[in-house]
Amino acid sequence: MSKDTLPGLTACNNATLRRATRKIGQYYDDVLAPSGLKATQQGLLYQIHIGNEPAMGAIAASLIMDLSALGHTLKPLIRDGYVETFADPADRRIKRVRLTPLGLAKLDEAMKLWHIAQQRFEEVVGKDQAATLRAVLGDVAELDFDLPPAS
Amino acid sequence: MSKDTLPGLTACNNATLRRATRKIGQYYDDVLAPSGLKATQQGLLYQIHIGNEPAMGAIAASLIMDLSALGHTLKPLIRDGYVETFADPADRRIKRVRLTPLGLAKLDEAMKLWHIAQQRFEEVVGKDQAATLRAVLGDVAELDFDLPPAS
DNA sequence: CATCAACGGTGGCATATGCCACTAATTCAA
DNA sequence: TTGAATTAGTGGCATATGCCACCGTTGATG
Repeated sequence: MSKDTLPGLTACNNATLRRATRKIGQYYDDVLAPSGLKATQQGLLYQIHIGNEPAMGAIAASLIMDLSALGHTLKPLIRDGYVETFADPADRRIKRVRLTPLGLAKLDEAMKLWHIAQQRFEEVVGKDQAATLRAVLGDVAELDFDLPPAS
Repeated sequence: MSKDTLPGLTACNNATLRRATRKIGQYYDDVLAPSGLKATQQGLLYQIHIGNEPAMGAIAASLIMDLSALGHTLKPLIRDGYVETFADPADRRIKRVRLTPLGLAKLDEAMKLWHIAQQRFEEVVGKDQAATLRAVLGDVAELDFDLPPAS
């Protein structure tokens, strides 16, 4: 096969996913920009909000995110006063997270913008298509890609 | 709606996409690890390879990636001797990129691992499902989400 | 109780990605 | 031809994300 006819990145599941994530991420970020939050931050605040003062590990697991990455991502939100943490009294290894009143207000503000982004996304992509996409991505995220058992 | 019954992040197209990207990215990264390349780097080397000494802007456009982000991402690959750049003689604003022989060899090595990752992915997800996913993501990445014309 | 393994997070380092201000090269218009 | 507008990249700064080494807390065990 000549170099000129090699397929683009469309064949790679991961590359296609990243490309789409950059595109959609920019779109959601743009719409959320007036709130001063990135889409990732809005999502994180939301995740904290719907949890019951969740532990860091629980948040990381929900988001399929590395625990230390979560710690890093949380720092600007703590610095800006949207989020606060406290040790679990029953197990001081565990650090729980909650929104501050300021954080809750900021989340409300961001959610209004999120609804706009989400609605326009559904219009452009199509409601069914979007639902299918979320369903497939949700499924894929739950799968187990572990290497074949070394046994 | 009580806080306890709020939907998870499954409703947000962007959050679902990011979650899946983290998961799949880790999987592809794991499989590619023996080559010393991240999946993003392998994808970038491949994109450079299939281009005809592409300009930075052309690569960035193909990958729907910010031009400066591409510049940053390229640095480790240049540092490690996989890639080199040169000014377009006809327009010295344009910087073109090509693989070094070392880079080509590394890409070959990585592609072998990529095939393994890709094949296992298709097995676990299902060939049709994977193809559908790529098709939908490809479509979505091409869409225009611009804000309604200010006119 | 003393010890040691397991758990939960932190900090440092590295890549991934984006925005903005700025520079150099080119193009275009007066 | 010369100065304005455009184009292509760079560098700095900030967030996003992951890995690894390390540390304090807990829990299990002799």
